[in-house]
Amino acid sequence: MLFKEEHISEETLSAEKNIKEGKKNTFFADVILPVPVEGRFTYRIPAELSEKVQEGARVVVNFGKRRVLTGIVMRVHQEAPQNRQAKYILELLDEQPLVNASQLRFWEWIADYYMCYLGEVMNVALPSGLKLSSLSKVQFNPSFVALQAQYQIPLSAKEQILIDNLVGDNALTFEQIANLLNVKNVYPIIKSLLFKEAIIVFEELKEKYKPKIVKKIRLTKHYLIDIDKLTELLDALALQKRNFSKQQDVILKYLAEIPADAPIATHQQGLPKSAFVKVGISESSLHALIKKGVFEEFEEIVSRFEEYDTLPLKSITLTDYQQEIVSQIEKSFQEKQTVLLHGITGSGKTEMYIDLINKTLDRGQQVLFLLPEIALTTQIVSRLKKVFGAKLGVYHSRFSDNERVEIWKGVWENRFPIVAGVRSSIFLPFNNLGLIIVDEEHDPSYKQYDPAPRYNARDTALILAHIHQAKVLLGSATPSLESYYQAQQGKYGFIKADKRFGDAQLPEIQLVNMSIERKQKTLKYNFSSLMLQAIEENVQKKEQTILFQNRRGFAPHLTCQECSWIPTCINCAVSLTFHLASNELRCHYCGYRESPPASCLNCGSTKIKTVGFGTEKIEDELKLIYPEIVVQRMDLDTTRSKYSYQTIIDDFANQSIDVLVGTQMVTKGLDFDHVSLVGIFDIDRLIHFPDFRSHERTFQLLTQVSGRAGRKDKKGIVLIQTAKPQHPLLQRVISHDYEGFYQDEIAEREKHFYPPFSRVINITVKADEQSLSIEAATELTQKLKAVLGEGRVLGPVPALIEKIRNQYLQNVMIKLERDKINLKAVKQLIKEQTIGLTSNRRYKTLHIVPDVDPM
DNA sequence: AGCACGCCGACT
DNA sequence: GTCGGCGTGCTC
Repeated sequence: MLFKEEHISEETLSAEKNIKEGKKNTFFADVILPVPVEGRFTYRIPAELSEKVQEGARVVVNFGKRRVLTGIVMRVHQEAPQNRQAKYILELLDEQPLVNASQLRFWEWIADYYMCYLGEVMNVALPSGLKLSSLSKVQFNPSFVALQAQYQIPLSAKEQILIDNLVGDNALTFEQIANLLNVKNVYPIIKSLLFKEAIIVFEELKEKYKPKIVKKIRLTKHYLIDIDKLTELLDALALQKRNFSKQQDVILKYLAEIPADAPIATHQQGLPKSAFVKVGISESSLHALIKKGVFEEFEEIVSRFEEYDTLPLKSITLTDYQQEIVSQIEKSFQEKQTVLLHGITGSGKTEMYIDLINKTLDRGQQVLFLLPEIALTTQIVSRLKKVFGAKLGVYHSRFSDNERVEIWKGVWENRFPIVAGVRSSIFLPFNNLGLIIVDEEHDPSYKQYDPAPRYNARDTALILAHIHQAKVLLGSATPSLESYYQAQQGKYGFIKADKRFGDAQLPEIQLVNMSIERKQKTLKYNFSSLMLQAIEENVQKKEQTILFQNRRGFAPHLTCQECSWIPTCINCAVSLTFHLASNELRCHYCGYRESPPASCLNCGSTKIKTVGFGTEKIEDELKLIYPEIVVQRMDLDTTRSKYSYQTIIDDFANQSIDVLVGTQMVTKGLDFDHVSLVGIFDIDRLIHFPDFRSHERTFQLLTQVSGRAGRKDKKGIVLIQTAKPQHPLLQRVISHDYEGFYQDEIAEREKHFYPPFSRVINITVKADEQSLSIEAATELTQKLKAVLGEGRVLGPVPALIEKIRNQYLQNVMIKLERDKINLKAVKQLIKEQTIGLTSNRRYKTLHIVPDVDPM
């Protein structure tokens, strides 16, 4: 059992009543299981558990013949399922619910809105440490020896090998057996041996979560009541020569940590064994004293997050301006559930958030602070830590399962009234949320793309807040078109903070005309002369530079100069990216790798060159041009290990790096005091990306990166290399004109009936063969047009990457009016049509994946 | 999604 | 003849 909170549901009460009245009732539980199957599954509650099973508790059940799964009880009732026998619940894992009633409502809403199964929601919502893993294991059947002697049952060679390996209580998992026998499918062998009664199959359940345990030692009672005895012992040890000096060391170390005159309570807390081992004392000398009855060993469950608890807390002071903004937000909250804060970079949004968080906590309510994935490892969290200390729980994908379970527990017990987390932290067991902050609300990482549920944490936060009657603050320097539109329509409150903290100036953004530089041949590799000059001057001034190129690797393609052949991925319809450091070609979609070819595989020519450039090439070229400059790259490839990201950031912050070259990673949540130049490459590709949001993305990205330049008194400079400096979007960027950009873009969206004017549902048809995917998608489109109306259905079109992991993808887009449309009914129609399609024999095997509000 | 069952080809 | 391929159907 994980949690102690008292919770008695009505069902439990009525069960107790029934028992008192001597009624015999059979109870059933509707259980959510982590499987992509429609509906809930009804299990019978064994009599001995009938009082204990509560809604929201985890149970272990059999599902199908083999499988053992962890499920969540949704409802307890007495309605026996009609046309089938309910299986029994095997085990109850929580005496108190793990998931509360508002969470279950929330899960149902998500499954409904995003067109997925409840089990899929359960899968993302629960940290996997809370799910049991079931392992089928195989054991030798001892009575087989007698059977074998009597009937001489024949065994195949493989069966014999397996039996030989099982003797002597050696249970094996199915996977181990597969490896041992070198077969893919172990079931036939298992089945045959089961039939011959040679083996027994059993399920081993494992609770994955393990509390962190520290082994400690403390004085035994004998010494505790009279600590002077310890000094006596020390003297006695001193008299005896031989090896007792080691034991003296132990006692001395103990007294150094906990002086003899320390309070008894301190002595009782003891010392971790590791404290002794650290100073070179061996375990054996410790054990000698344990044997003597001086110390005793004990274990203590500790938090994995203890380290922060001891830091002194800081408080913050708002400037008058920030104070003013905060009161505007509060005033707006009186009328609106949701408020959009358009705060330019450097306006001190974090301080304002902190103030609002404090006020919510003072009211005894919880706060959820959502951040995009990468921003979470950065300064903003350490600032929050300094203010909120042990009250702050951080929920991040780099955390281990065990750590996530501890956050979950902490939220449940309200030890963490404030949580800063990534999108999946909306699933933590809050019971009294007062405020949700969605920072950088425009960030696409709030949307989960794969697997289902394809939810958007920003949008679902509004639902979560509604359930808790809480407020939502959306914050961004570059709000999404959707949110800004809602604010304009008066659906959201709207506050603008356009003064930078300490009156710091906005950076000066300049466009570098690459067409001209190319004509005049003033380019050096991918660097314009202006860019190089700026970098050089900046380094001389001992200032730092960030270079942004939104593409990792060295070059996005290789190509043969003779025949234009391009190496492509064997599983996906993309070219392979060349990585110099590892000297290999890699697919960024499926992870496939191969060595770069020495010669063209098409014509045999050895004239192979790279096309395009990524962060690795920028880094490489810059080092060639200026060998004395310290350049560091920050992208997915250099930040794979747990701490590498932090290391790079620390190195940059303490100025041991001059130039940081990176992808999106350098644009988010980073604040450095000495960056006065930002250089941006290859932006034209982004502007012309075939997606209706490409302009919005580009504007947001450029504004975000630019915000990294200049602090306080220093005005920063941003250089953007482009072949089209006259592009209206870039003009809006250089004049820091979000309003203007919004007006341009919203007009486009209205003209083409894109969100926020319409609602989009994208349907991807996946098949193993191209022709099949096209055929099925075409048929689906026709069916949908018939029920939804011609104009609302577009496509099918091949996905941007037509083949990924050997699956061919076709997209059908559905555009719906915002009002006067029954969304539920539309989704029902879509479901019916997809079911109708897959009932056709030809299309049985293909996958049809709906994505509501795609990004 | 798993996993079982069942019906086909290519091997000891 | 059997092993093991994957198409089909079901899971309370």
